[in-house]
Amino acid sequence: MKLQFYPLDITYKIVGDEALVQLFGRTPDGQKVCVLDRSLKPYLWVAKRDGTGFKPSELEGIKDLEVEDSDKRIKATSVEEAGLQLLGRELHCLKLSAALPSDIPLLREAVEGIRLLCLEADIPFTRRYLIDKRITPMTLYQVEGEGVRGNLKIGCIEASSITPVNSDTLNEPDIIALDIETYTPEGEPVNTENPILMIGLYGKNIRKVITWKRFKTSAEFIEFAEDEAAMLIRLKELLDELKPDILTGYFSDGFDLPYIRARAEVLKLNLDLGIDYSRIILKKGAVPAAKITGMVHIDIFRFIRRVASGSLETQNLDLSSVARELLGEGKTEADISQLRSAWEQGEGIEPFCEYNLKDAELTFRLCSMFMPNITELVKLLSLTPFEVSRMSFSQLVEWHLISRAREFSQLIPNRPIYREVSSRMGRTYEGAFVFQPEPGLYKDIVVFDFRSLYPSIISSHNISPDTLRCECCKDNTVPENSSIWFCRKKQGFISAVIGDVIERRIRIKEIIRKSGEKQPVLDARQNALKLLANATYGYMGFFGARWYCLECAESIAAYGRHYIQDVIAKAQGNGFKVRYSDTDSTFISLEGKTKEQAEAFRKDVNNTLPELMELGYQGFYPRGIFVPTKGSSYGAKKKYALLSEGGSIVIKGFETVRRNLSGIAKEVQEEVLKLILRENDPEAALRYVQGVISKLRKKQVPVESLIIRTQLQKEIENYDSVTPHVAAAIRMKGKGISVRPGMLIRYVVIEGRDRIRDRVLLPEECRDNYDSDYYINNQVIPAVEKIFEVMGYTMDDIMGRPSQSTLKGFMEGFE
DNA sequence: AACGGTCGGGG
DNA sequence: GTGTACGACCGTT
Repeated sequence: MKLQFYPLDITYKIVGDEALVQLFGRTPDGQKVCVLDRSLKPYLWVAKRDGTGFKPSELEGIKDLEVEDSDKRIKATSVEEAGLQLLGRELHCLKLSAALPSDIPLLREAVEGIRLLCLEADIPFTRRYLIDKRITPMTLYQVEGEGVRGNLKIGCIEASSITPVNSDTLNEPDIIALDIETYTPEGEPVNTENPILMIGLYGKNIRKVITWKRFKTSAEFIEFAEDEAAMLIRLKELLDELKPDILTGYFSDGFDLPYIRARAEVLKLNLDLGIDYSRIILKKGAVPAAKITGMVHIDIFRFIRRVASGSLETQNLDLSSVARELLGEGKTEADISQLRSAWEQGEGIEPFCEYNLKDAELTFRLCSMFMPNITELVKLLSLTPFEVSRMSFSQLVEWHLISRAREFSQLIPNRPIYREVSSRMGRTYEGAFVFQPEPGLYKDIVVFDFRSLYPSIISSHNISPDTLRCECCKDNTVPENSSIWFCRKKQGFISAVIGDVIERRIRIKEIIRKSGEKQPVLDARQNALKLLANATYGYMGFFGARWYCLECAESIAAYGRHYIQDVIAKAQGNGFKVRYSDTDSTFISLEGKTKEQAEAFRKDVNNTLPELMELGYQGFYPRGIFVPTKGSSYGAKKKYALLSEGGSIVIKGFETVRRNLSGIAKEVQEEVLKLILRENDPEAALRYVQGVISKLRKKQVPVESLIIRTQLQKEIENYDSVTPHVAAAIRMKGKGISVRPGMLIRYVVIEGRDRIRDRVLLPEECRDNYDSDYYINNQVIPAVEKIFEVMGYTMDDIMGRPSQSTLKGFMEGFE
């Protein structure tokens, strides 16, 4: 028989004396299928330490190598010769195949026991299968084979061939999000004792909350079960019936799925959610993960934290904060700590059902939002969405390299041993160049930046562990270091792969640009490529990397400094004034020259650069301000504000986003920057601040603007000193509000002569007895002091005190 | 400052 | 499962 399917997940099991791979997937019309394949045999590579070929006697010795394992003897089932490269060295290799994946670590031990190099013995079998067989999950394959009984919930076919159909991708997988609420006593819920009270499910075809305390309701999304056990059985029925491609949750690796599994055990339920009738599998190790065979479980929190958190504003990655930022919508207002008493009283449960469903909905929407990115990474790495969605940047880069290694005849280097990791951790090198700005207000600033600086350097200069210190190009040394050089003749592995990534990304961006409209799938694709390209530099300097190469990382940074400093020198030589520069960007003020002249300068620079490198135009800013650092007159690095041509203010490094600054301080800082940059009116800014100070004194500022937010890091009892936010937490507890670590504590400082901690009130307790002087001196003034210093104003000027110095003629010179 | 330990997310 | 994290932030010395 024949069929077409998109593989989604993979496992293997031992049948007789061989490994049987099970590929789980779905057909284009949504039927679930399992495809069996027994054609891949586990293997590893052996080489002599000097890389030379094996003599006949040595070959015999390896063929006869046997390992005793409890009751059986293990030996290689076949031996083949091949020539491969390891980090630039040619090695004559032997491929030793074995019957079972678990034989491989044993063979490795034996091989290393006779002092031979052993490679690729630590590649998990299912990953090896996907990469070696070139089976890319989520893309379409044609299978030919025989229908067999597989003891599964779905049909099964033993494949004689699996061939790609085209590049058709499963772009809209069927996703269901799951969220549970538990009975939570003081502290944390304990899964052996506290029951699950409700389960929310949200997908295209399901919006449901199952719970087991009956109450009167007209809400159609609520379904009642007899008890907790019946609720879990109902969950299984629904998942069996709906068979989603993807099951998602928020921190479901660490909470929801382990909890469901534990409850099923306590209740002695056979909760066989897996397509092979297996239960939820908890993967042990440093990072626990929960797997349901045949159903792709994605803990979207983990993907967001590892891959997207860097580009998020919010520091907190709880569902509410992330959803608010990405979806513009927070959780349903409900104090979940009150669920327990509502449950006990059997009253007021419905709002918690709504809350539960909302959480599932937000999780569903987040997963849907990131699915294109996950899919693109799946296609680039040729691994399953389950695995890709749980990988850190360094793992993504590494598995991308692994998936392309054989194409370049490269052996995969072994993971570093502990001793090696320790020694790597101690090695540092010089990073990027940051130009110390002169504090001041400047006009007509043009910002240029290198497009993908580090990736383009890696590609242009052929920086790769296998091109380092070749015999042929000793003169091709890197900037500032005559002991490091890279080959000009032989293409390096990593530099080739990254060059490919850059070129593919350029092509995709070109297609998007030409289409003139939004292309979400192509955009996810170029984003995935950008992520891999940008993470490669960090990967080579990362102590745990297989392709670790500190000289590479060091050289990339050195070339980066070289190129940016070259731009700075040329700009100065051309009569521009360089105001600031950081890593890959340069801020120059026109100094009477025109934008066209700046553009001509940029073109000149580009004519001198290697092909893939490009100095881009980032923007023009009519005004910009650089402030001094605390306690010195030097300009602060990475802290400035710019006025864009459109009139918006771009703020970098200022406190406006810090949450432990009150709203009034943030507001004042932003407004002052606006008045100075947009209105070009520092005196108005001064008057504005003086007005706010006066309002604070007259208690005309609403309490809402005075709230200071600090996160409670641990249990109250565990703090040795009572800081203001701890004092506030104690007050909350005293009022019966449950307080737990991680909560954002909100408080206001009131008048008095005591220590601050004794003058803390909760926002709702405070009317107008707040401490004006505290807010003036500790919040508002520090937020704007440095900005005014640039304008030539002193503290006295801000406070409206008779002053020794006035405006220093700064503005006259500026205009 | 250097070091070592814990935490994150969930309820 | 042919393997497994990691960086930020805390408190202590």
